[in-house]
Amino acid sequence: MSPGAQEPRQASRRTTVADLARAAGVSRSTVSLVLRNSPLVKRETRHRVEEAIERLGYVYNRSAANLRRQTSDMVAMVIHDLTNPFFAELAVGLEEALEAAGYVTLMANTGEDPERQRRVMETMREHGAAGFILCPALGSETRQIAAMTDWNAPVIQVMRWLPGAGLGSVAPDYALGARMAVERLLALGHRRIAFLGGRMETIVTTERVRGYRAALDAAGIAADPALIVPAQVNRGGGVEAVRHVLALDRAPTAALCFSDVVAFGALDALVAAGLRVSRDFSMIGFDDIAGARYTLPPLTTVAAYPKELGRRSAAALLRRIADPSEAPEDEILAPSLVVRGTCGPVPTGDETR
Amino acid sequence: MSPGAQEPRQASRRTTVADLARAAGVSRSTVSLVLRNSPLVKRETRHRVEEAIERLGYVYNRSAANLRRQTSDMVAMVIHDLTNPFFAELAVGLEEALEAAGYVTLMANTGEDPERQRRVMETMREHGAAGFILCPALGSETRQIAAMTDWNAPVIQVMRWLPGAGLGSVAPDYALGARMAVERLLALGHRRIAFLGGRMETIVTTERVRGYRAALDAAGIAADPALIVPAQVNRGGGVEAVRHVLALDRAPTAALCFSDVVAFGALDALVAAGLRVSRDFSMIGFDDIAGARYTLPPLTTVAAYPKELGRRSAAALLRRIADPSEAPEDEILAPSLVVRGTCGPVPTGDETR
DNA sequence: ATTAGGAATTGGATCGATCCAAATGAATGT
DNA sequence: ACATTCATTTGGATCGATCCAATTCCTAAT
Repeated sequence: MSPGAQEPRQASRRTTVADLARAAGVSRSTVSLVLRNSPLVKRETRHRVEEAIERLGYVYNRSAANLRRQTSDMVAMVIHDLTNPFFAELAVGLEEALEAAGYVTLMANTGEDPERQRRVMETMREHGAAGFILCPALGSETRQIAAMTDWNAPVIQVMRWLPGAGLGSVAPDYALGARMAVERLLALGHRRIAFLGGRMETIVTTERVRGYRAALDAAGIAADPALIVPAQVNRGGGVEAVRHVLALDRAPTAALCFSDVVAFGALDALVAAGLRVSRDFSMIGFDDIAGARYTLPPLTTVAAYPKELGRRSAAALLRRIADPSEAPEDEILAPSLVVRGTCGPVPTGDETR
Repeated sequence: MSPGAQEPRQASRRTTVADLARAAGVSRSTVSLVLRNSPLVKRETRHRVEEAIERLGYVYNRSAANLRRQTSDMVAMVIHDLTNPFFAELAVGLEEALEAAGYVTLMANTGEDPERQRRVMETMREHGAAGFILCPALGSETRQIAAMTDWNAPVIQVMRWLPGAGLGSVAPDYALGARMAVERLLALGHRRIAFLGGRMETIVTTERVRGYRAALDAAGIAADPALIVPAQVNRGGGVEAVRHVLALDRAPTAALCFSDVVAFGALDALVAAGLRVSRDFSMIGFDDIAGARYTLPPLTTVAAYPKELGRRSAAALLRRIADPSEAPEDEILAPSLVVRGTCGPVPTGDETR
């Protein structure tokens, strides 16, 4: 408020329970009971108060109520990259579930910056967030995140997690998803199968690679380290990774990509190299984001159901808020393989090369 | 807190300024001054208090402070579809700018549901949001949104706006963007140019169509209503719209799409129809989302800079919060045409058909 | 008419931090 | 020694709603 400025509308302070009490001819306590829908108030008194609320244009002050009641109806959602369509879906599912439960969502995007992450979480703590949904930024220190256990507010990690932080988590079974995908490729006769994209310093990548390896092991195939090609988690990374493996002495005939977005780039690069997807080279993505069904041919991929993940993590958090004595759990969701058009039998003459 | 549950850690209440005061041997007032970095406190006293803060693990209570100071450091962001990559970018730019200014972001996704929108905005009001960033859901009632003018908190509409709501807005100049795109197509010799996708009940569509028409008008070409083909704002809509116009007696040779996502589908449909993009048919998108540079060929499109829009709307809102007497403004950002590979000269023999 | 018992209502203290006017302390000048 | 000035510090009231124990109001029973 600048000193000279005139408030055009209402110079007066906001309407409070005291004003309502005066207007309805009851005490503040009674007004408060009405606001909280207590059955103790007589029907007629309730009506008088409600009429006053309407007439004075009263707005309930949740902060004041929360202060007195020593509660909070705010949940913090700290995500490292909301522009990733997968996380956007997750955020929407999360917010929806929280809203339905009567909570509001404090949101922050950290952009993979641990320092910013620390700062926003601290701020949200000062705001009295009842709980935290965290998708930790790369390079988060386990010690620092683990310290949140005595913040007196539960924390659920989604998608990514810090091993040994002692907090709960909700995530898809990455290893299982990767394994399912590779098994499908094996069943089609492929023997030289690449893993494209991802960063080995993230647990999401190592888990997917673990599943990839497990499937090969089970089939009695030795994983060729040259076929595991980390790359940026975007379209460009897919392009590069495909170029790289196609230049190999013994090029693969199929690939599991770290994510759908990587697969998009990988498909582009295959086409650019003159290969026919599914006939000459099989490809499987991961995530099943909205665009996956629109590639040419439509992308076979591992669905991870981001919206459902959001809902589950909300549910897990609310459980912990309701009963803080409950021990943190790691919830692991089974993914499923969505078969579309990017996989075919191994090209003839290729099985043996 | 369930009745039987034992608090394992600290059964005691949280640390307050009073505790700090006792521990540091000063008054609550002095502690408060330290917390707010007042220059009034003697260096040595400040150190004593800071030491107590550290030792007792004190956490500042922003809600209590805001209550007393009659201020708020929360801003509400109400968006109709966060899973749209364009809005996700916008949200990130917004949150980033708000965080930098010391605000936290209350987020809600309405999923195009005006009733949910009304509900969440009411809740955020009760939380004392200092201002609102609103991307109104389809079917929002102007009257209801306009009523927010006496909520005592500024509102900025982004991307979409309700004409005559009397609130501020920040949006790209859709008409100009469309006009620029069509002018480019005209310069390449195209005369039959379609507008594909969008919903005529949204202002975003009508504005883009307005620009499309203006460009044709200026070139002395009568807009053919048959070439304006509304369709769903997703990939499928693009597919349908292209199929529709290709079946026309006198098919167009070029098209401006409502959005990049629609253009993605449109490109798919062109390829499926055996047409070569740019040689046989020219295509321009709108938005310049991340995927636009990765189509084959890369999509020529109108860039609307969502992140910048987010930043600008944050700035506009903060200005209004700082000085509520300032009149609401409509900020219109100039878009720019990003020329990539989907446009070429009109196919020979086609100029005259 | 009186009273027990439940229904309905209430005043004052409280949550945690800040405001404000007033008090204290230290340092300077005469 | 005393007044004056400036630098620090402080107690009590306050923001808006809720808790709690206590009170008042009813109604039905004796």
